[in-house]
Amino acid sequence: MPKRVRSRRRAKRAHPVSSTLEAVARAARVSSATVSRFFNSPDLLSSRTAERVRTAVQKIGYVPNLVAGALASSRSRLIAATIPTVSQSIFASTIQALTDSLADEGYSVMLGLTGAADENVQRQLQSIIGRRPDGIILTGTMLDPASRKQLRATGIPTIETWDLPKDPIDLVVGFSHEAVGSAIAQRALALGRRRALIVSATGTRALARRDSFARTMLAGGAHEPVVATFAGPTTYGRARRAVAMQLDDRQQRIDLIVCTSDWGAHGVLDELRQRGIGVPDDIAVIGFGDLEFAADLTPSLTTVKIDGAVMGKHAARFLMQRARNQKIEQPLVDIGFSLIVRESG
Amino acid sequence: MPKRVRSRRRAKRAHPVSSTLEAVARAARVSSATVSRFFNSPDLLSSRTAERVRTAVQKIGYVPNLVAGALASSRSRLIAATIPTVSQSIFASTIQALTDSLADEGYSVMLGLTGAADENVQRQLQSIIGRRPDGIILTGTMLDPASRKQLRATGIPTIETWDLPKDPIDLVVGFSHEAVGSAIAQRALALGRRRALIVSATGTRALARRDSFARTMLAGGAHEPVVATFAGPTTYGRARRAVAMQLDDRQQRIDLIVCTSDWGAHGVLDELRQRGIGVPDDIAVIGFGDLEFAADLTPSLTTVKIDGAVMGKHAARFLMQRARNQKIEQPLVDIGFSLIVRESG
DNA sequence: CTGAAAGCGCTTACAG
DNA sequence: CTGAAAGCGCTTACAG
Repeated sequence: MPKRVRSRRRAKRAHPVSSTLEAVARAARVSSATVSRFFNSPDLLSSRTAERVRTAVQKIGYVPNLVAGALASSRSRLIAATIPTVSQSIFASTIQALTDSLADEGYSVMLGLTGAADENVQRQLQSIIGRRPDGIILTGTMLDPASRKQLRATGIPTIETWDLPKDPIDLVVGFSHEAVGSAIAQRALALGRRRALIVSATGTRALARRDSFARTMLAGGAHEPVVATFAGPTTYGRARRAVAMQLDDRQQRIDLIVCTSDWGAHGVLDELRQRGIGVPDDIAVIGFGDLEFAADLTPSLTTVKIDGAVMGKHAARFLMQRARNQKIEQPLVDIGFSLIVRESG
Repeated sequence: MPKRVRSRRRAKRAHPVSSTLEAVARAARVSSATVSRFFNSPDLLSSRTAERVRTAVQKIGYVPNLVAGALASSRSRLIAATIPTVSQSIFASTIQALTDSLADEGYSVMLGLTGAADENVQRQLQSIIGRRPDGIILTGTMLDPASRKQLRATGIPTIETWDLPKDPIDLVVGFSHEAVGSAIAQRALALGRRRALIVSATGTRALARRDSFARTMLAGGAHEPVVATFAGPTTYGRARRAVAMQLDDRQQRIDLIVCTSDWGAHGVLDELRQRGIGVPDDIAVIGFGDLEFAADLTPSLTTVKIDGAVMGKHAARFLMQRARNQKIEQPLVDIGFSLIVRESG
């Protein structure tokens, strides 16, 4: 009679267990260590052994449990990325490039949507840290000092993107919004425009561009720009209505409209056209983002191009360097931007 | 002299270990089971004990390791969602709603970008299953039969969205693209339009709408629609150029342009305006999506509204029901759609 | 209400 | 090149 082993009953899995390393090992008549090596360091195995394992894996349809692997190895192969929103997001290309680059290395990306309101940053941060990701990508920067401190304390590689914070948490891949604002103003001044309206969202970075634009205009001898600011992203409709209101309201002439997004600029162009206002003759229009449609608009849109994909790739590279314990010489990358001059301004 | 305990050296963690349950337990002078209960079933604890644990957690700054928790409990609190792309994505609202709903329940969403090419579905599926998520959200459906089979075999709750597959993998939240195509055609016929151009992407669902539209038009006595199809999403620029080519090419008159996305319809409107073609008098235009700008265009855009957020919420509900082992009476939800009639058609 | 302890499915330092 | 076994940090059935 076989010895009765006391075996604890555990709750049934919510879903059927796919098989384990152990099962594959039995089928291949090797140890589970060998099966593990088959997946993680295949060149340690003789080709005969590898072949046997491969066969067993295939027969069983085994898919390694990365959760267990992460716990055992302290490497989750998970990257957490936070973006404000997925809709109409100028950050999409960064996430896309990041995801693509990392997929090749076996990493997955977990997306955290921070939303407009920053109320639940703290909770969200907990749920990110709780997953013990191998890296954290922030869009913009995390402003709450307590959160910054906690992040730094975890030691998880953290990359702030789309900005150049003065006191970085860790790594940075971004560009200067101040420089963008001032570049736009310089273009405006070169065109001889002195009466600007700037249509801006209230995000930190949009405001940085707005203020720098205004400063440079003033310094260049232009009038103080009129400002139309509203909460939330600069959408086609919001910008269009904001401009309509301004044009209805004001007696003062305007010869330039700067928008904190191409979507907004698009709405502005349509509003101006409907009012029979010539672009750029009466009013020049400059956007931000160089989105897909910018070149195809009538008139084509002068705007600022940000290479979001390049940011994503730099971020992925940083992460891989950290994963390999390589020293990072230059922990801050400024990818710059380019002013794309087209018909509208 | 203390007994020398043989302790195995393990590789150093890539990043500093945040503290463990055990450390909190020591600080609070309770067992680690109690600390675990503090987080997972707080009402099992006396308020005195809970208070002591709370203090210790705070002092230490402890954040539970969800990876270890997932392994021990077989519940990852992770939901995997796949979408073709994050840029210009009509699916964004679904993901947003899904993420928001699930965050409240402590779930995180892992995003898989499938891209246009379906080459690496298999690899992607492995990396999803490997994480042992508590649910999988597919945008559209997974076409590869082997993948469908594997998915079903895992027993992980799987939700196909944005479509109504005939032979679902598991759960479904979507609507009928055939019905959309035919509803658009009915509107066109009611307007007396008989010579349609349809600008379509090559995605499965866009094609389903396109074909159903064509069928209904024919059945209604209209001419066979002219078709302009191109790979990739229907962007402003692509649709605009496609229409420009058609209008240059053809002698035959067209009195309606149907677009598989509002972005495309937007491009079409601009192209028609530039050519001095009246909308809807000369040519009516109908889009798809009812995106943010549709109502604000000039003329405002007639289009089909899909409530992506409702889909996301249904999906979240399904997932929670499965998590609680509740029976799901109706595993397929058709959320329908609405034709929004505005000026353009 | 609380604790001791087995077990989740892997990885990897050690030893051969 | 391969295996035995400790350990990753939790959860939870059992026993009180």
